[in-house]
Amino acid sequence: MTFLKTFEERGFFKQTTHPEELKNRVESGRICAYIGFDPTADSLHVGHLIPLMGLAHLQRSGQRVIALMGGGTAMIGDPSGKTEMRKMLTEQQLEANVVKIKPQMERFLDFEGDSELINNSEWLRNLNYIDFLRDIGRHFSVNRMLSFETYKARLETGLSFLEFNYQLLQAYDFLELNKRYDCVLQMGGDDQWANILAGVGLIRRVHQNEAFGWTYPLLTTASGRKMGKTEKGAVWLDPEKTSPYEYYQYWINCEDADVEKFLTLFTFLPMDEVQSLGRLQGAEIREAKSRLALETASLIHGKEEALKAEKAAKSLFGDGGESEDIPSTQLDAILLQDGMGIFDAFRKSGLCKSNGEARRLMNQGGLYLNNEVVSDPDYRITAQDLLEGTALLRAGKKRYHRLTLQ
RNA sequence: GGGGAGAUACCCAAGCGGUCAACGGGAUCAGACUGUAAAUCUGACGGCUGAAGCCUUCGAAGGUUCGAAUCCUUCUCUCCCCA
Repeated sequence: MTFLKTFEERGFFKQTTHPEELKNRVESGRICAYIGFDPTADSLHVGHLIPLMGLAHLQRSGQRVIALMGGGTAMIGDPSGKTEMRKMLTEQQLEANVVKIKPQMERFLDFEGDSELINNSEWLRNLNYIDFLRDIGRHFSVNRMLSFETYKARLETGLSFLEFNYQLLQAYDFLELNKRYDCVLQMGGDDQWANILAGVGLIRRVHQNEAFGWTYPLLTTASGRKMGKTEKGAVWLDPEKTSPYEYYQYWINCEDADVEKFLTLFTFLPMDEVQSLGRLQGAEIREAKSRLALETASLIHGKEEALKAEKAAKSLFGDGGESEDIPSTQLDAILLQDGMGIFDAFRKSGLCKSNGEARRLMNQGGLYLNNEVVSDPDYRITAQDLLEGTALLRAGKKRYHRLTLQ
């Protein structure tokens, strides 16, 4: 089965430049394709999963893939679809980010063969301005660039010349990859459409080569929220930033209407299995959700961590039972000798940001110790509250934290 | 370079000398309903507090006043129009 079929079947498709020619090209032999990732943070997040899965499907179907780290482009910052300029990152930060992101990529892609992980700073950093303008800049029409939808918001609020150049650099990346690796396909989220088109056009003008662009849909949840956001912010792939437990929770808490779509896009489960999970109704949908959570967590954190997260979830939300794997904080036994204020405990655990917030939680009846509502603001946790060495704090219905003795 | 508009809490956005910790909306949190779902309803939503109260906040620094987010001065930044 070609990856085109897979993409179509699994929803990795929003638009493409010239579908017929691409199909012919794919059928006539192996191709090389790439996606760029700007290292704007020290970890990838859930928003990067679709492109990662896309590349992975491509590689599994036998194509050569290139994951391009935008060490050079991230110095500029892509204004596409953004309402304001990002804060500038130093070269050192970007380098450090690349180092941390690399192993995350390796969970999806195999760079042992001829597939590559490259950094575009390799060719962007030493560009000569005048040469670049004369060789590349002359192929770009400002009129046309301004007409793109992606800049619309920025034309209202302001777009610096720096950012306006981003598209040229991304187009130049594609040109360079085309030249070096005969890379003929660039993919990306649909917000990248204009940038991708620019690259395709540039390759045609400069080398008279045919190149293709392909975009993935930009996901929102069924009720319209942004994918990959929680109250705490982005859901990261780095376990230090988003623990496997939280990661698992993110997926198991998805909306009913999203389960099948998420299984399709974010797991490698065969489609017939996805569909049978998708047929579940009512409370049974939870089975599909737990499968989704287990699969996605396994991909990022490994099977073992995923199973731990599942076990923790079962012990908290299922038939009780104990688990070591609930997020926890260790306490010095001395702290409990005179008892620890209940609000302090909630603050230390990170469940509440301030005493006021903890008090509010209590007033609203959402503050629990060992699954009992606590309503006394002066309550002090002592050793007697520890059951087998742990006290279970709970804020609201589903935020848990354990206190354990050191 | 010239002219104009603006900067308010997580975001948007009122307020334009006292009744302002600051209308309203969104986000968020809690409760009810459920299935760790969505939708809906109710409540909360700067910090310290049982509360009264106190403290910090309306771009920054000064000033006027019994009293300022609101008036004045200087500064910083943003946007728009013209060159």
